[in-house]
Amino acid sequence: METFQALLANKLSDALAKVGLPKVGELTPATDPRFGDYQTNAALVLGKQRGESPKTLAERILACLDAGDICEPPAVAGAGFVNFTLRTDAVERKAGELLLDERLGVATAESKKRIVIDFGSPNVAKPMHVGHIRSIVLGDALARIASFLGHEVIRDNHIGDWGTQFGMVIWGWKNLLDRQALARDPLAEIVRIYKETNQRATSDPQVREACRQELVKLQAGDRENLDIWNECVAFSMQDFEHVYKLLDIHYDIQCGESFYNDRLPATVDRLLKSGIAEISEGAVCVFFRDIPELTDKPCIIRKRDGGFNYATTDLATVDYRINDLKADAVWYVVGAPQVLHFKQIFEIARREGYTADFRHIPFGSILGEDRKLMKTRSGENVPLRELLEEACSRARKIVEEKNPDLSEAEKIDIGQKIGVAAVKYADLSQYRMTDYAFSWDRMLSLHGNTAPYLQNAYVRIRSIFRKAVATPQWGVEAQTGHRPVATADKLTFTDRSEINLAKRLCQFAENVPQVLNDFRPNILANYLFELANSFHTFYESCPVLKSEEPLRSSRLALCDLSGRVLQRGLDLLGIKVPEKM
RNA sequence: GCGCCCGUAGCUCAGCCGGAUAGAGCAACGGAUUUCUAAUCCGUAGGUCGAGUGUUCGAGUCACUCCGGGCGCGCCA
Repeated sequence: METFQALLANKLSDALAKVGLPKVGELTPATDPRFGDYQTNAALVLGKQRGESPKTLAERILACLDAGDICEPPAVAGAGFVNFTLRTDAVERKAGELLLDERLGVATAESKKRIVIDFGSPNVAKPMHVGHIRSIVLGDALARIASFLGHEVIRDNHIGDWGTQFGMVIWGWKNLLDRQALARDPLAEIVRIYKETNQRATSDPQVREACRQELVKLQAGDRENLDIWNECVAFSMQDFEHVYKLLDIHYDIQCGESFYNDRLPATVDRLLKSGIAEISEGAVCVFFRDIPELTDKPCIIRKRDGGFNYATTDLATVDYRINDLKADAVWYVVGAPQVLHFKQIFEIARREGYTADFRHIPFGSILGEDRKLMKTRSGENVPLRELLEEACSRARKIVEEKNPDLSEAEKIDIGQKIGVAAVKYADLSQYRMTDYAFSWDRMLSLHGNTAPYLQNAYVRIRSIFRKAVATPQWGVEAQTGHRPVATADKLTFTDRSEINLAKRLCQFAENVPQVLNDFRPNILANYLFELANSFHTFYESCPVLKSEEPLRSSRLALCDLSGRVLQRGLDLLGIKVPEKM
């Protein structure tokens, strides 16, 4: 099934061919409702190229354009734009088709790729904090969208489980560990000993040296240290899993830094042998003398003391993802401060002959109400787990106020769906590079571009169907599963708000693929907001269950379709919808 | 010093490949409910798109310069 945009674009290029003109310009959604539904600037581009009047060219193109089956006679406007307005009967037909389509009109990608998506990447022995949420939420949404579009996605959690911090954790474990505290809250105790050791190491050179020794022993395979390390990793993973469950995140593989540990020497050797890397001041470096902005910024891949660093690990990771996982593309959902690092890594990969599509997908920071990096009152990172729990309990309180009759279990379930959704949506609805100001009041607000607003649109739809199911003769049949599907042989839209809503529904298929152009889930979020808005407007002006046939069936169909697009769209963002709220 | 990102309404933000008179939401003000959830809808008001120059039929968008904020840059990750 083709979108209106694709259909019109095809008709336009047919017309251009008939007139003997090259295929230029673009056919896009109209920038303003006054200009109809779609517009093309083809005549403007041609006019410039050929030095002819755009308006005359537009008329010539229109004379050969055969689009009467889907739109009103197109009009030339402005400097030479051609505006298209969809015919209502074409929208009615399309809505009918969408009703029967599992994919709601969304086509799969023409070339399907195997994509490794690296996102989340928490550090062992440190709690996950707000700083991790954007990577997790963005990466998960992109993974969901890419899979829906037919790509083979491998979600990889590149856990920081092998850094220098382990020298300190092990020293702290041996010297400061409180076993009882460990039993009560393992991760908190590990964090405590890590912090305390860190403090001591800064002021006491002896402790610092002792930590270094512990790290050397660990890396040499010392049994005792390896056991401690294993235990710490296991405790941290438990904590991560808890958060992932709350957020509904899953990974296909979790190859942390330690996974690549024994591949590091070979990686460096190979780069030295091929001449890509060289020794400078005792360290092994890669220089980028031919790239102006990188000439004075070499990448160290082996330290003077023989140790490896994160660049080495990332290069070994590239090898693994390409050679073993056979990835066509690798997406790194990592914060903006690391753009330079990835520029270097990708350039080295290119020099090694890797042709895969490497993408760094950077994002901005989360700021507190004071516009500075979000921290707790005491200046610490805000633990993600606590943040999510607060979101859920705040949401639960609001549910309590608005809908006190729900059962206790329902309130908890709904509170969780709304709370988690609010946190995710606040992030995803904004352009990823913009630093964003965290605000409970804004994200949990029931007005405006928020998760609860979208969820409410869905809930209103579900409520209609709960009532309608009782009277199946009205054109609603209860199906297996919880969802009754509306059917209507011939849909009829008369009200302005019905037509607007239906057109909006047809645009779902145009918006979803766009997200991957520049990795912007906010395109989908904004679309869903507009859809919810159109639905609410329709809901206000068009009674559904109380209307007469054939309107009633048509409207039920619109409700059904709206509900399915909202549910699917939010699902692609990793957001769940409640049945009631 | 070099490099990257950001600067749009009082506040929070859209505006990806250059398109028509720059859009939402919040807050403010004014309306709408015997109605399928008012957790909503409709309306009003609000702008030299940080400043300037250039490129062109056309610039919030592209190029250059400057201002302001954030971040990154050989042995942390």
